[in-house]
Amino acid sequence: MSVVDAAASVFCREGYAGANIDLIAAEAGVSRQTVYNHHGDKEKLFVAVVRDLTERCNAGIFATIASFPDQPAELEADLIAFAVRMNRNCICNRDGRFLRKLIQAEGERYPELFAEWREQGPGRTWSALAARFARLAFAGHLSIGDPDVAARQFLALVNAELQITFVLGGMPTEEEVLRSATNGVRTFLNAFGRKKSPAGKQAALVHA
Amino acid sequence: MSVVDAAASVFCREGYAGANIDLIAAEAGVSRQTVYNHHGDKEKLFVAVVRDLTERCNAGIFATIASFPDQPAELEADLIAFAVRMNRNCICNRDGRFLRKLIQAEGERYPELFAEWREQGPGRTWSALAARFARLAFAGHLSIGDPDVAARQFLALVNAELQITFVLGGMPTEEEVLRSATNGVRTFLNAFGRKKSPAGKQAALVHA
DNA sequence: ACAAATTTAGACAGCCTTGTCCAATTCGTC
DNA sequence: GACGAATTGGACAAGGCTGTCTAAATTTGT
Repeated sequence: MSVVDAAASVFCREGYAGANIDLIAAEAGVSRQTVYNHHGDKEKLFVAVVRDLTERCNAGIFATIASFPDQPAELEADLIAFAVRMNRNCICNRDGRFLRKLIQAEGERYPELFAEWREQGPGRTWSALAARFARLAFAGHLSIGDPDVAARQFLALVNAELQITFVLGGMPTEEEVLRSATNGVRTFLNAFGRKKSPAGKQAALVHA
Repeated sequence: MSVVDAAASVFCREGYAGANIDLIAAEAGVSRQTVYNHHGDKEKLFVAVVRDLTERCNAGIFATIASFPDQPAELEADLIAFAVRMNRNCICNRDGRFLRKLIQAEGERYPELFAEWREQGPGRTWSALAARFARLAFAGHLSIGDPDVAARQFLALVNAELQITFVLGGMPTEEEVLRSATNGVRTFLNAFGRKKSPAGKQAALVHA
């Protein structure tokens, strides 16, 4: 494990103040001196960790958004699959959980560092996702008032059942991710979908 | 300011390891010795803080759920008002933000302490809220598959636009809370509401 | 195989924090 | 006003952590 990876792990587990360099060095399998040689001091190391996580998370998010279903064969199934990818590869994975925790714990202490993340991460994520939803609406697959609102609500819905796991820093199972995505997408389509068969208006939700 | 209140503030701002007793004592306007006299040591003080916050938050949440609109005159307006109360009095206020931050930062280090919170807080909250939604559905005001899923999705939707503020520990303005609640409730009712006038199927969302 | 660069272990000073002790002072109550 | 309880400020030891330094060992490039 690289030094930054070990540092990310320890900073997340112990908090900035509680993390000590000896532990990071041990976890990385190097000597303490090497940590100082590479990164100068604790604060610089922390900044390097956050930049690394931010970069990897953003890359993952945009790669996933690129797989958004523009010409959906099965809209519901495609959106569920997209939501699962988003959660699996961006929100619930190691980098996503670590970055979220570091932002929440230390965000107020490093405003400029996390402002940078906020602009390049969530800001652009929501825009990009909103554009995809607008395209679906334009093509007649959805009936959306404000694409930005729809994008935020989509993310909120497909994560609705995972919040309690996130708040404790846990990793939801594959099954929980799928269930939350399925229930979320069905509600999303009930609200924004073009009703194809007015008869089956309320599909039964996956059992909770 | 009482010692526990000052301690809550400092623990949240600096993290458990970064909080020092001198600062807490200064912020509370007492001497360090008094802090030790009252609470024994740092860990006991931390536990007292979390218990205090948990108790107050739960009380606020259940008081707010008691104001859920069972016989709604105007379903949309009543649900929006309820969502605003929930956010104002439970999620966004001082206690709510502090408790959330402490759980996220230190939850893994005190499993038993926060398991207690989880059972008595979110667990009971969701049950109680689901029961209220089930009652609305039974009375014919909503068309709901699984009340538990609906309750979680309701909370997710009315908070959808506040996530970014929460993640940075900020306090959303009254206007942001209202807008998020309005957009969330409208989408919720589009998905779960009994369509009264099939013509006006899509109410325009508040501008984002 | 050799030279340069990197890594390592350990010691070290300086600083901060926790928790205790104690004498002096203030406060609440009768 | 007087007495007991609580609070205060300060000193203190013990321990932990950061960041530096050095000499030896190891790796790397050629």
